[in-house]
Amino acid sequence: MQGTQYIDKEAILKRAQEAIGIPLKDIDTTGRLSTGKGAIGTVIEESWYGYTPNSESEPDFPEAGVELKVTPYLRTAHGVRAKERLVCNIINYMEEYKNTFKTSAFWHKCNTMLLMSYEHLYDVPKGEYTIDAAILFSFPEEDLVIIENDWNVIMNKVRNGLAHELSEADTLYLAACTKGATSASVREQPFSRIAAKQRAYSLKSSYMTHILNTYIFGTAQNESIIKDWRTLSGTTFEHYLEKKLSPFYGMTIDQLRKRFGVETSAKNIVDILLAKMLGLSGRISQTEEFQKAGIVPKTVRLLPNGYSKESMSFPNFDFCELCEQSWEESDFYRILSETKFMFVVFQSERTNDSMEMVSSFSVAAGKKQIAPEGVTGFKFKRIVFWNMPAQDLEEARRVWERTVSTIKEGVVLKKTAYGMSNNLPKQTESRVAHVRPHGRDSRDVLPLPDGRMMTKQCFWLNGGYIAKQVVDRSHDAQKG
DNA sequence: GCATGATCATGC
DNA sequence: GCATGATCATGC
Repeated sequence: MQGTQYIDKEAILKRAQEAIGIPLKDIDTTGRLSTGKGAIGTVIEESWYGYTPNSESEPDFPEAGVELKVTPYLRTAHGVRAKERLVCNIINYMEEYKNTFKTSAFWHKCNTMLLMSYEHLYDVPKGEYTIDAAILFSFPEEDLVIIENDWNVIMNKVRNGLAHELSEADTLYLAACTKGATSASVREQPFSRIAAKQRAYSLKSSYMTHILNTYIFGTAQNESIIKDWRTLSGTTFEHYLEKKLSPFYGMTIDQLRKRFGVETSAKNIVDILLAKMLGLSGRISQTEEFQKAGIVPKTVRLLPNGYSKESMSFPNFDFCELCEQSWEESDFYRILSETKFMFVVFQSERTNDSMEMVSSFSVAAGKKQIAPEGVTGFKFKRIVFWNMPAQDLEEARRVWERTVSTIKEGVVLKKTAYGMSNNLPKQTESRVAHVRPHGRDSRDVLPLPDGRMMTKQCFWLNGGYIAKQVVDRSHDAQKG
């Protein structure tokens, strides 16, 4: 009975487009809408196409080879963006590793998708929602080379008995996201006795946002780093970037500035130089590939002793909001578990670039010029793609939990000679992360749950931790 | 010499 | 005007 009227792509798409603008309550013939999550997709399957929802390995319309996906988006001040990742089929660790990408369960089920988009509106009943657009989507070649590599990254972890260490941030567009009733949902893996979290293939929300803005609600054209997808055959995006940038390794900021005729000494000098080195007219973070993968570039400066000069900050948190969230729904967890970082590493090799010399120099030079003397002696060492290993994510969780419990119990604030001290997690308490102020100045405050005001704070990754990650990842790269 | 608190500066 | 990335500067 399943999808019998809809055996070709045209008929399926035509039917989808007929749904545009109809309130869901008028589509829903079974009263399913009042049930829980995922219901909207089910309503379309059941009431609009008249087939029984299935979660099997075949696409929803097997004859046509089309998988139906009903997916929410948000309208923000910056335009349309995907509300969430697009979750596909659950990964069967025990079987999938035997395949190639083209014989995989993912490709079999999801190579062609019918995407139906609706706007998620807070405080509006689901019955009032409407489908706003419907398209048939097949992956373009330039995305497929990256997605195929993503699939290989995921499967190689399974083949190495590391399914329990999978992370959504391991990959660029196609990811392995957790899926299950609870975070305790686990399943067996073929090459290790350790139970692994149940995960499903998913397209990252950054990738879905790009699809929305390119194929569904517009024709966004971001500058591409890769001009021809064939460039990536036999290599990866990460290696390609390294190869493009490696000719500049060893050069100081000053040398790079002269080389490209860059006059400015602004704090974003590294961003400007990175664009020059790659021949981009805009910023690297705005390129199509970085946007789709949600890659975040970060500058890391290592001192001669190998330490990172600075810790790495994250967005401020709202004290009250923080106390109402679970770890899994917290911003800190989401950033750490989903983000691929590109560390742009600079190293000082001269002993007189040590902290106190830099400080005294900047005092001597006058407080106005900040960036130039701070970075001049640093040489471009390399780029490192990094995402937080599963083990360290657990440590970040401990820091987060201690932060929440301290705020709930009431932060102890003490006035000191230099500023206001507090008892939130210090850098010395964890090898991974700590909490520190991050506002415009000390008067930039937010309320605590008990009503007192406190300087805006955020989570930081320890400078020492960052430095160690850079070194470890470099060794991995040499081995691999 | 490092940790902690504070602040600057750019982009949106 | 604010969020965010980057960096300064004092005190222990």
